[in-house]
Amino acid sequence: MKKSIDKSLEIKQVKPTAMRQLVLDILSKQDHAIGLPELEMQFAQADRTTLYRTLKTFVDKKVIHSIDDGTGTIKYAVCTDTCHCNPSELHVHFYCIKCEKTTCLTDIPIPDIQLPENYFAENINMVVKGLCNRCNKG
Amino acid sequence: MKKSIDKSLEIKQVKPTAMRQLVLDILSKQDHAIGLPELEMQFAQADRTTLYRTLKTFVDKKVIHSIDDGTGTIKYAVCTDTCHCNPSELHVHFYCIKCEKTTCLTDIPIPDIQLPENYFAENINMVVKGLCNRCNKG
DNA sequence: TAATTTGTGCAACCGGGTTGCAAACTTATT
DNA sequence: AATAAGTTTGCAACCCGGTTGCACAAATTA
Ligand SMILES: [Mn+2]
Ligand SMILES: [Mn+2]
Ligand SMILES: [Zn+2]
Ligand SMILES: [Zn+2]
Repeated sequence: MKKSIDKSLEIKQVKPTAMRQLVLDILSKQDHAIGLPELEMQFAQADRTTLYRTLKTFVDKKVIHSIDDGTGTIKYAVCTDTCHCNPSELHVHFYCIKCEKTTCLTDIPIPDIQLPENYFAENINMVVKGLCNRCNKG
Repeated sequence: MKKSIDKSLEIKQVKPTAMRQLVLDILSKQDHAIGLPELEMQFAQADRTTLYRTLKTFVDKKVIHSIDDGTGTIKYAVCTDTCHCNPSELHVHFYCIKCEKTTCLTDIPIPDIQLPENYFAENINMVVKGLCNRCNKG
């Protein structure tokens, strides 16, 4: 039986190299979105460029999606197997100013916006900044 | 009669130095949001740090608001005299992938989001990426 | 096998943002 | 007016995430 990691890569048509399996495995185990520097730290020694290009390939092939949370470091989180990253599929993201974690609010779709005449939307980024449920106590 | 620039600064309690008047004047005349590098270019010669700190002061005192449009360069646009940058006052921003201009959709408020239990929203950034009305022809 | 394509590793670079520090300027105190 | 304290500005240097060029390795194709 094939691992789910490999299945994901197969579905999205990405060749399952050792590096890619490793990176996707790490990303899959996260409870929050992580950036390149944080990913780098999860390896004893790894080349930034390779990780960078792995992430880029993953984004291109929609294995993962990128999140600009306003911290200056782009975060990444795995997509569902069926995701095509269309505007209608996108969800809201949350950045906690206390624990500094960025999370996918996968259950909260980005609301429809009525743009002015002749505007065309290709992509939408919506990030709510504040306190997450764990940090908003007391 | 006092210039409107000075009046704005007075309202937001920022001392109207020559530099600040100059910067706010430039920002006021823009039809789109600009970043530090673009602001820098509008001066024959100007120190990046001073402009940087001027922008920072303006953001702190809510003379202007910052926009993370995902390009890697933070953009800035003037606030209204009455703006306090509360989540309820925020509007949607638009980044055109063709003309590469970031604009305030001041008439489009950011829609209310029903966050999960115990989450607290302090700020919201919503950027639509696509083609603006001028570029979306033909 | 040989030729071609794809992936990886290293080094160097880019650019926006940021900090430390000293000089210039402004405001308050004597 | 003279002095002291606070604020603003300018220069230089730095930080760091991201990105590119290039050579080598690995996999794929002919
Ligand atoms: Mn997400
Ligand atoms: Mn705006
Ligand atoms: Zn938190
Ligand atoms: Zn445009």
